Amino acid sequence: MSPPAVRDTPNVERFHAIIRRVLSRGDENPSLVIEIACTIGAEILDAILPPGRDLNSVDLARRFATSRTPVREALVMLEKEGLVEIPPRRRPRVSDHSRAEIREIYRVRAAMLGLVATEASERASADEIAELRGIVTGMERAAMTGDRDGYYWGNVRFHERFAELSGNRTMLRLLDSLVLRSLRFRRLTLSNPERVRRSIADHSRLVGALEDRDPTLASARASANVLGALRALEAMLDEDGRLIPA
Amino acid sequence: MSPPAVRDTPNVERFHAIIRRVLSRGDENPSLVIEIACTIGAEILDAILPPGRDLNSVDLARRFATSRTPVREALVMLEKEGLVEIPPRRRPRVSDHSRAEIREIYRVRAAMLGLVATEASERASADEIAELRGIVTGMERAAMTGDRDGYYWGNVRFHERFAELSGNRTMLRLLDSLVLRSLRFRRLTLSNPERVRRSIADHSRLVGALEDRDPTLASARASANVLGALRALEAMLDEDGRLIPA
DNA sequence: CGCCGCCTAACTGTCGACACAAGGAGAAGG
DNA sequence: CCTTCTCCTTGTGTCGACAGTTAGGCGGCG
Repeated sequence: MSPPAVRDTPNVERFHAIIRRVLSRGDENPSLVIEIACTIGAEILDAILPPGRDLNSVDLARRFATSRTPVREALVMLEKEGLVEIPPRRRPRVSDHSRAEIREIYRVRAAMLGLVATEASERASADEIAELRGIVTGMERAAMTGDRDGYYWGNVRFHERFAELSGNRTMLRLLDSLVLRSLRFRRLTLSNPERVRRSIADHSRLVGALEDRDPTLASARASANVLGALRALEAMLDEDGRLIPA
Repeated sequence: MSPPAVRDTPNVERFHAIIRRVLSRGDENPSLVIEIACTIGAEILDAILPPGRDLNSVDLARRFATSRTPVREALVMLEKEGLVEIPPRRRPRVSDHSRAEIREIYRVRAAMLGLVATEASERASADEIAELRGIVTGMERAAMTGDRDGYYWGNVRFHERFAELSGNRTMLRLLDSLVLRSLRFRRLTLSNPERVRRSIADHSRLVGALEDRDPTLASARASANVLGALRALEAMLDEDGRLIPA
């Protein structure tokens, strides 16, 4: 039941698992549509399918050896999650986000994580907080040894666990949905060692506020955390959301 | 282009318009699927289709004189908006919300409206704030003359306008989605005159904070507003989210 | 040489059909 | 009289087909 070791799992598979959680809300649902959606979605997150890439249902149906019906449904699902655009009567394509949209996503996420922190600092058990502390420690270790993927997935895992602490499943679902939209970009900030150091410090302080059971402080730190990531990201993107060649 | 007078438009049509806005993100999309989804969704919100009601695609296809394919897609859309449940290999049905879920929805909404208020008190023009003030005045008038529908739709309109003020389209979309989930219940609190009076006062104070350009106060009031509505609602529902016969 | 409109190939939205699954009625048994 | 098994109806998930629409190459025209 325990997740496989970080470095043994390829990224696509990890993305696959995350999307599956978002799309099939809890129930173990080995549906063909979900499977197709997860596979395509994971490839989008992993940048195997770049923004703008054509996703016509004929090719995809051939690829998955099914008819177009399940493919279409999968694409509709991914559209709802913001990974795909389906203009009427035109070919679906991998979606793109402008810088403004990215800012919006991060701001909403900041507000919601503030609420999570408030509720978590009242509800979370000592064990759960200790687990968060452990994840942060792991992130520090990964950062020091230059293990970027380790750091990245530690970060993802931290936020997964943290969001669960609110005990609010509606919020969890919305946050997961926002995460899907931002996951493609988070990786970018990894190349900035200064940013990574600050991020780890922020995470550590957030856990500290939880340990002190201080809702106000925890909320402020959770928000500041996300907004810091946004600032780092904005410094790397032009108006269209494209990477500025440093 | 101005919306038709409140009392001339039946509720189903108004619900229809709201759902259409949520489902077809902005683009004028006269799609068959969207049309079916809006019609079914509006009937769910208007309680013509009660929670648990069978939504099998054969009957619906007959009713809309189409095949099952577009009906299925419409149901999938409504499931994403929380109005419909589609258990695998079983008949879709109108979804039900437990009291716990309702609480979750309102709490998330409260947090997000707090952010909206913060951004709105910095970005909104005087005209936009004046419009909100006008809507509140209309709500007062409706409440005094016992015009429940007038008050209800004034309330809805207030939150629509207010949410737009954040200038954050991602947030607007999420809020709309949450509104769809709560719209079925909001009506319940209308029967409590004391609650209506308090709600109007809260709305008025929120607009006051915007007029004063006080982000902190506006944020707190926007959240308190929603949480007040939640308290009123919880007093009327049992654990399963069913109405307590007063 | 570049622009515009036509023409074809390819794709989308929708349809009816089919195999398999679920649920209820009725028979068989306790 | 209630439970369990079986059969049959009804509905789901998926498929291949078809009409209508779109993209973009090709030739005609300026």
